[in-house]
Order: sequence, then C-alpha cells, then structure tokens
Amino acid sequence: MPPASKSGFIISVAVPVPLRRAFDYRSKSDIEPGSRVLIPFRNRQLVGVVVPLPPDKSVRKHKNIIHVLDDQPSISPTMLEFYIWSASYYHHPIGEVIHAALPPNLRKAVRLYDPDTPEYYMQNPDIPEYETLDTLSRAPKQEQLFLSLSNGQCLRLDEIEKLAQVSDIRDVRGGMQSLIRKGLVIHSHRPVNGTRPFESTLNQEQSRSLSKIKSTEKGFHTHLVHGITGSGKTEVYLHAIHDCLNRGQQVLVLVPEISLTKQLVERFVNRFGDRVHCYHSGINKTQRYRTWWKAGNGTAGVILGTRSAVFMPILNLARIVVDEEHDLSFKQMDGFRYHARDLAIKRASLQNIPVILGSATPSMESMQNARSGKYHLSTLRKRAGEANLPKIQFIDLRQQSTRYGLSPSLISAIKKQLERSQQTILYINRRGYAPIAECPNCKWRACCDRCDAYLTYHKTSDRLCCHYCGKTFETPGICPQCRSELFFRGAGTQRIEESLEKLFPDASILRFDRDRVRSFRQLQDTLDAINSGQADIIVGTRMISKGHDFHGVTLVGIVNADHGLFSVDFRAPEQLFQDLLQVSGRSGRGQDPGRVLIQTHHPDNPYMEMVRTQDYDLFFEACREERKLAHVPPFSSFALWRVESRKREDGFRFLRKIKQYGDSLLASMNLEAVQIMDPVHSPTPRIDEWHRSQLLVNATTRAHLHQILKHWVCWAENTSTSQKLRWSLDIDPMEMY
DNA sequence: AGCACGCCGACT
DNA sequence: GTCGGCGTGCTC
Repeated sequence: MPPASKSGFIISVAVPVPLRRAFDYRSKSDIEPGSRVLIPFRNRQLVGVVVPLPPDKSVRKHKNIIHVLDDQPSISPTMLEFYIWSASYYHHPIGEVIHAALPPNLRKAVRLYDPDTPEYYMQNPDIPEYETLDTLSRAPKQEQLFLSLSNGQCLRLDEIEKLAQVSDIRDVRGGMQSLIRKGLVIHSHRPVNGTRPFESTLNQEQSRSLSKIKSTEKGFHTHLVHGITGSGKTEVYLHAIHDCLNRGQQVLVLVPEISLTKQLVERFVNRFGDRVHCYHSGINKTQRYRTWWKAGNGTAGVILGTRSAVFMPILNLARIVVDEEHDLSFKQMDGFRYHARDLAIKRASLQNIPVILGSATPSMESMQNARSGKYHLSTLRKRAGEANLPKIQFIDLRQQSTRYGLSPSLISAIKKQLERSQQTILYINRRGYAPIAECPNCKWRACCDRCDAYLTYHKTSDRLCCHYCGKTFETPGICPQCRSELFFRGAGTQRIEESLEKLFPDASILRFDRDRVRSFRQLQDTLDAINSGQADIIVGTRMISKGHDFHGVTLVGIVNADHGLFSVDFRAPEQLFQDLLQVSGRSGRGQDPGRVLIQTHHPDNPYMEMVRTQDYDLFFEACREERKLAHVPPFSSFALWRVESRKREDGFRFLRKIKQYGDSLLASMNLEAVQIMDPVHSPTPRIDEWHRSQLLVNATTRAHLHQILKHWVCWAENTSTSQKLRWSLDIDPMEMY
C-alpha cells in the first residue's frame, strides 16, 4: 500500500526510458499495480505502468498522474512480478522491460478493448459428452446451455441467449464462463468443425517420458527430454499439451525463430484446431493483440511462439514447453539481452507449474542441471517409426584434395544419390561465393572500410559484401596495389552451388541461405520445394539444420567441419557438436537409412570422434571436465560489459574506469567469489565504424555477482558518457565477441 | 531515449 | 546581431 496522505497517494510508475528506476507520482485515488497510466515526464506525456515498488523517500516534488488508462490492470500481479524479476536479473531498465512485454497498441494512450466481438462458443470436442453431462448433473442451467451447443455447433453469445430465453436462463454470459472454466466449452474466433480425435501413437520410450512428465503435474518441476533427432519429442509434447487442454488449461510452447514454420503450425493445428495461437515477429499488431487478449482471458489454448512469447500473460497457464532448448536464438542479442529458456524456467517456478525442455543436443547448462538432479531427465534413444540414426563417416582432407570445397569421395557419393534419385543436403556455414578476395602477387585483400573484416565475394550480384555491416562494394577486377588479377579464395554456398551445376548439369540444385531465403514466405516455399522432391541437392547454411523434417534426404555432406575446432571461445566445441549432430539429423528421417559424410582435416580429434559415434554422453563428460577445469559456465556465472565507441580509445578508457570501480566495490564488499578480468578489444574490433571492447566478470556464486552488479550498473548509469559511447551489460553471455 | 539549455562559428 | 551546430544534463 502506498502512503496515503491529505494530498493523495504516492504511486510508483515504470516509465519507458532507459533508466533503472521507477518514478513516483501523486494521485487522488489509489491505483492498482499493473494499470497503465498517462504521466507527465519532463515536457512529454508517456504511458507508464504502476508497479508495486516502494516510493523513493528522497524525492520531494511529485507531479500528478494525468489519467488512468485501465479500468482493470492490463498486467496481472503474477506477470508484473515476473517482469520486475526479469528486469532485476538482467539489470535492465524496468520501464523498458514492461514496455517490451506490452502488445504494441497498448503502448499508446488507448483503453483496453476486446478485439473479438462477436465471440463464438462450442463444446470441447476432446471431452466425451456423457462425461460432461455427468459433471453437470447438479447444474441444470449450465447443462441446458451446454446442450444448446450440441452436435459440434458453434454459436455466438447472442444466438445462445436467444435459445436460452426459452428455458428462462438469465445470466448466459456467466453460465458460459463457468462452463469454460470447467473446460467443457471452448471459445473460438470463427466457427470450426471440431478437432480430430487424438490417437496415441507413442512408442515405449515416448510413453515413459510422457508418464514421467505427467507424474509431476502439480507444482514447479523442470523436465529435460533428451531425444535424438527424429525420436519424436514433439509427439510427447503434443500429448502433454492435450492433457492440459482437456482440463481447460493453457500451454505456452516456445520454439526457435526458424522452426516456427507452416509444417510445425499445421502439426499443432491438426491436433488442437483453432485453439492454437502463434506469436512471432511476422505477426501484425492486430493479430498480436488478439493473441495477447485471448491468452490473457484463457480462451487461447496453445500459445506457440518465439522467444518474446515468454512474456505473454496467460490466465490458466499449466505448462511451458521449450523446444530445441539449446538453440542460441532464445537469447536476445541486443537491447534487453534475456534468455527465453531461462526466463521460462523462472516463470514456471513463479507460477508453480512444470516446464519441459527438449533437445537432441541439450545445452551443457541444462544437462548439468539434469545430472545434478535439479531437472528430471528422460531420454529417447530410438528414432520413431521405421527410421534409424544415420551413419556418419569422415572424409580425411589430409588425404584427398578438394576442388572448390568438394572432395572426390563426396562427389561420387552425390553422384550415387542422383542415380538412385534420392535427395542430398550439403552443409556449409558460409554464404556468398568466396570469403576472401586476394591478390596472388602482393597478398592485398579486400577489406570493408567501416569494419575490421574481409569482404566476401558474391557472384550473383558481382559485388564484394561485408557480412558484418552489410555494405557492398564494386569488385575491382585487379589488385589496386600491384594491378595483378584478383583471386577469390575459399568456398561459400554460391561457389558450391556453381561447382555442383558444372558437375551435375541435369540435377536440380537449390541454395538455402539468407541471401536466397529472406522472408517467412520464402522459407515456406523453399521447404515445400524440398519436401515435394523438386530439389535433388540442397546447398545450405546453418538455417537448414533447424528442426526441419525432410523425408527424402538420405545423404548429408558437411563441406567443412573444422571451423571452430580451435576457437578461443569456450562454447565453440559445444556449438560444433550441436551443429554437426543437428545437421546430420536431417538425413534418413524417412524409411530409407541415412548417411552423413563429414570433410575434415582432423578426423582423429576426440570431439570429432564423438560426433561420428553420435555419443552425446561422452561429449558431455569431456566438455564438462574441460569447463570445470577452466572454471567457466556451468561451473561459474559470467557477466560481460560491452562498450562501443566512435573513437578507438574512448571505449577502452571507459572500461578501465568500470573495472577500477568494480575492483573497489569488490574490496569494500569483501567478495572473493567474483573476479574481474582486464578489458580487451573484441575479436572484430570495429564494426560499422564503432570500435568494440569488453570486460568479463566471472563469479563462483551468482548471488554475489548479482550483488556487486546492482551497485556497479547504478554507478555506470550515473557516470555521464558522451553520445559517442554506448555501453551495455550482458548477463549469461552466449557469444563472447 | 528524448528534449532543453547553453555556448561557439557562419550568415540573411 | 541570430541561426544552428552538438556537448551536457535531467527526467518523479
């Protein structure tokens, strides 16, 4: 309760500005937390949200709130608590966090409104009618209402009211609400013909995993489903979701950006009809608001979304599923740098519900938690249906020479595929034609003028392109220094595509990279083309490895696996292992067995051997030991200060000041568990004319890290910096450059 | 962030 | 004389 006085109430408001504090205002009446208010802010008017934080006693002058925008709070106490927790964990301004969580049209000074009138109602097709009538035997009015929806009819409220007049039922809306609350009736936006009956097709492993999940229906639990590619993890989630919908509850399903395809949505819609609501960057404002509204009032059964959907208010949330939990796209890489998987787990604990993480290659963090008993682990070792795991073999590049990336062994394997008219995927993690344009004589290389990076040659546009800032340049035909003819070194997707066209002129070749597949629409079309067998060979970057099911692909060729084997980033082996296993998993998902050929200079590297045998457990143990010795996550917690400046030394100087202050904080707080490294320039020191440097903080205890950061960030925020300098703090950084 | 205030150079 | 450049500081 805010203090009430003669002059009114003092209300704490989160304002959408990059400041890590709330602002206090005066109001004649008390206002419930979670309500949006219009407030004067300096000489502007902004929409803020009332937060349950204690007012700052040191502030004397208070302006009046202009206007309360919500009759009822648009943010529930639970969600508000979750947003405040998120802001404090990531040390991000509370106003910006709440602003990001609101649907775009509520960020403006408009009142809440129902996006869907009229609303349709229908019987829940997943519950047999006799069962329902049983539960309603002592509620005759509700039974009447329920029966007016018989035979799968879909009716508007006014239509039901007309029918109900006959039986003299007055509170139709209330009656329908209680039927919905009991899960016997569902809302639907437009008439649907019911959903398909749910057939169980789980194998033994899947059933075991499901019953493990079902055994912890109540309370907070984290499940990790470790299922090899093609083992049918999705099927397990679908069953778990089905149970919740039957009880009239809701489920949140988070998937990586690239996985939210038509195929996946269709799979959900086939099971759950129009109770499925999607939420991702490609959805317009009206749709977003509709989903937000329906999630909040309990009518959307399944909310299927990408990372930002973790902030969706959901009235009867019973479960959260995070598919491909290892995927890096769950981490927001700019602005509010949150990790949707970690927040999903926090949210589940706040709401006291189970959360299910699934992956073929779980992150080190999650598996460590499973092994230590914090999470419940279930393992799916068999591929569902007829399919078997693909066989992985190496092509030793020390013994075979390649022509533009392809070895004779790989070429002959592709040839055999074409003869048997089976599809092949070639994976190369580099787009464009050649990553380097070099003078063979004086070794001059084409560089970007805005970044410290070499330019990639793109043959389709005949231009040199910077993959960091996106700027393109005209290709000089000859070396600007010694006038020799330039040589394009190395291979990207375009060059592989070209080589294949020459080698196999009759084959149809499809490129699958960011240059070719730019929009959501193009992604659908490309996936459709692959699945309908229009492409014989698909040349793709990492995009292709993200959870797509290709039934005709029986060979995956990995053009170069060595990228990242000797990286300085401690996460590089994990990412390599995940990438290679994920892309290998695209092979042999139909009836025919799959093969994987990996070109490498290091077939005897221990990590490569674990890839070949697809031995996740062995990999986990090896990686675990390495990380334990190096004292890095999951055996410690990282925070990373990042600074960008226009002048080279400005950022570095600021980081030295940050470190100095941090060290003094450490000394005064007597925290030995926290270690502050020295500032360093980023591996790519300049991007788009911004010079980048960073400062790593490594802590044994997360609580101690948090404690020092609280003061540290506060200091940084109040230390004036010029506009030529930008800084940010990354909690649990996933990429260290 | 976004906006006002303020202190110096080239202009109707 | 003043219009406007962006460096600095503040927002309950």
